[in-house]
Amino acid sequence: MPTRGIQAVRGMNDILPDQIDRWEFFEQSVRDWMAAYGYRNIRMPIVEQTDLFVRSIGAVTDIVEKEMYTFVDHLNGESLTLRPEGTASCVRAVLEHNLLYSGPQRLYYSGAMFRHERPQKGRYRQFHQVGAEALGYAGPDIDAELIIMGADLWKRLGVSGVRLEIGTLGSAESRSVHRTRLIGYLQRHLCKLDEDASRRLHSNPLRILDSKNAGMREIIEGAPRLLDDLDEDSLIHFEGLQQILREQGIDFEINPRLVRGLDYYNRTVFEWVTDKLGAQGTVCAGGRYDGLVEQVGGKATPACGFALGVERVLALVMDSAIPQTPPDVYVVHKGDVAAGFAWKTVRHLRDRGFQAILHCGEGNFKAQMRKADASGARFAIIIGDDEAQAGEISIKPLREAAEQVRVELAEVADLLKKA
RNA sequence: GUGGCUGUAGCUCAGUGGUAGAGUCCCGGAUUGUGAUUCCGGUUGUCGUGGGUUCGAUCCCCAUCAGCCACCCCA
Repeated sequence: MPTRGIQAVRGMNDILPDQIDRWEFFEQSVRDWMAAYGYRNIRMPIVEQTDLFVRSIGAVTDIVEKEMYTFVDHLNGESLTLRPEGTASCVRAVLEHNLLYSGPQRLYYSGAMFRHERPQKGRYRQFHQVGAEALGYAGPDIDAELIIMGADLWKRLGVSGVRLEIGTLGSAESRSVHRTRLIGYLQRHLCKLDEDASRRLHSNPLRILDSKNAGMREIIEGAPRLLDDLDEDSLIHFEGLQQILREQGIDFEINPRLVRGLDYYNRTVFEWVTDKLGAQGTVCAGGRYDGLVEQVGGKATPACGFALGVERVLALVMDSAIPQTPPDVYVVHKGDVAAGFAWKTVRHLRDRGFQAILHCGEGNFKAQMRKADASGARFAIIIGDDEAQAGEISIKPLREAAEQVRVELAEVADLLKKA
């Protein structure tokens, strides 16, 4: 890819016309899908005050520490950040406009997010997420609903091979107790920790238990278990979720090591994962965040949500699932009188709901027909001066073996509808 | 942020220390008004960028940028 001059910022991609059918199919599917569950769209700004993310995601997370696009607005000195995720903005907007005043809210958003990471398959610096947030719901039924929605989306998109993992982090209190116990345990075995583990001791101690290093096996096996520190209510909540999933025929595995990179999660966490995307296996992930609303400045409100990575999901959608949208006709013409009639023809057809491309620019009929073919149109409409003078057009099928016919303009729409 | 691989025509790629080629695409013609097939002809390029070695670098060296893959982390 030789490039000179200005190029796109690293990890930020153009989505070209050849890719757009895929995106639009996905976007339409998402709208239908969300509407089917009563989730309403909300659109937040792409930029927020930096503090919103620091407070909600957690000051010592990787996202906040080294991945945020943060800059100072030199016109007024404010520290602003390109959103690295949507939940914080969504909660902020809900509070700012008192949406919870009229009861619980089912909301969804979609759009670009930004994280300064090394680009890789399924991971970009500007990427897109669709997120759903259910605010004001305390029970496991809403957790189940959000999970069931995922299963439904895979069906709608014709995506297969995505599997569900669920887990629970317990209440914020029990999670914090466990974290302290775990760090204490690990510190007593500090000399046996590898470099990775020492680094993660305070930033992400739960992740240490996932280490592939065989030398740490012994320490990991002797570590305190999250399950032992879980509070009773969280266990009941988790059981309730599992029961609904089983009743509704949703397959899942319990992964006691499911860890969230964002601090605000508690109780239920879940992930939809695939092995078709290399190292970036997580396609959709979410969980409960009962403390976040209060943390951002609202009244204590239970909540649950998920976010899915659009680029990752799109990579799993098969070409055959994507509806094509070729134009109906491509109008070729030659001569001044014909050109005038060609303009009239395309307007006539567009007014009746057809997609019609008018050939513009030079070209003999041969060249124009090549364009007609390349456009993917089902029919070429051919207008020479003699057709134009007769008020007729010639219509030639390009995708099937059928004869070219010559008809009056008034008959074309009916003819196309029948074809 | 760390490591490995890669960067030659719009696209997919070959190639050589003496300033480059194939397929495809595109354009024209065979068919003075008819595509996709066939045949004929033609345009394609600061060989990613900057520097160094050399009489001479697309090739060797260094740096840099970008892409891919993995780590880290995450959607």
